[in-house]
Amino acid sequence: MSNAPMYRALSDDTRRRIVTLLLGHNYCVSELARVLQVSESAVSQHLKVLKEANLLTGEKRGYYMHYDIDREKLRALAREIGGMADLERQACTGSEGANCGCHTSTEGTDCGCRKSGDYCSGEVKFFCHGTPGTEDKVQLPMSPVPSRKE
Amino acid sequence: MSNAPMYRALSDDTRRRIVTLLLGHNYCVSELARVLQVSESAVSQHLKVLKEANLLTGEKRGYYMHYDIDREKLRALAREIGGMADLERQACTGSEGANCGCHTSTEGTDCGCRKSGDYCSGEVKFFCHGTPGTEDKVQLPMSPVPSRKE
DNA sequence: AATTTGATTAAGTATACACTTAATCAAATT
DNA sequence: AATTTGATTAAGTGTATACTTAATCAAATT
Repeated sequence: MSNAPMYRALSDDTRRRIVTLLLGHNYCVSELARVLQVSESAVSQHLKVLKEANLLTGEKRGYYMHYDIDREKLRALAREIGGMADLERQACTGSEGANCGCHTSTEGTDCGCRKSGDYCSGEVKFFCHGTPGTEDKVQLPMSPVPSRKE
Repeated sequence: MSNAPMYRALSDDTRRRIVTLLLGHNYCVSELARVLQVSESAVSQHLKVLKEANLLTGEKRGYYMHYDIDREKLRALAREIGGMADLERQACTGSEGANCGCHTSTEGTDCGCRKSGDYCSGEVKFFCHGTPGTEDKVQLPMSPVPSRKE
């Protein structure tokens, strides 16, 4: 399970408006179209994106569609982002070797790795990275880092 | 203040990886490029997007740039999304008139507006919207709804 | 001062995306 | 059964985006 489609879904202003509107009231597609000043077709396509992100379910009732935003999915995303903010800075493990001058901008100390005098001085040609092949093992809070590309 | 640029910034997989990586360690651009398997230029451009979303600050130290993710901005976004999830369903105020058949999919009741028999039956030609010009006054938790378009 | 080098910007490209109008679908009405 | 109608899909368009390589910038080294 990845939240990537949800990030995408919420990256568009119009879709965020749709989400907000649907949280407050029921709206049929044409009503949303009128409020948002776009075509019904455009609304339909936005709703599709929201559905694919599992943020929205739809059900036909009589003439109209009734949509329902999954608030729990929104909360899950909020938690993921909050978890991201709480991700701890990782101390160098030692596998970085003598080349790591891993100090944060605030703490002003090194992490046990050798550093030569000042921050990233001439001697320190590499800094703050693991040995090749290890540094991308950093874990995301929930969704794992995918292979590549959007 | 709007968080729109932050939604955009986080909508890309590679950028979310960059954020995660920078939260754990310092990385110079070329190191990020190696880890992410893209050009340094591409990384630089991603960093620019993150900066424009105020998620990232950069400072040159000696040879290298040191980047810093603003965790508080991430938390602010998490709160906004959480607040969105908590947005309460708005009862019709009456201004919707007789045309509103505003019932949620779960509660199964109307909201005081006239409804004729069943949900959205033939008589109810419009449903769940305010009178023209009022229904888009629904408020977002933090960021106000912009004029239009992404 | 000239050179090196990490980072950014410029220019170009292929794809993704947010729309449009027109056509299609399907449930409800007549 | 034919029609109406709200919603979706098809097809097309212009813009945004995520990359590339090449050129430029600026700090640090020589």
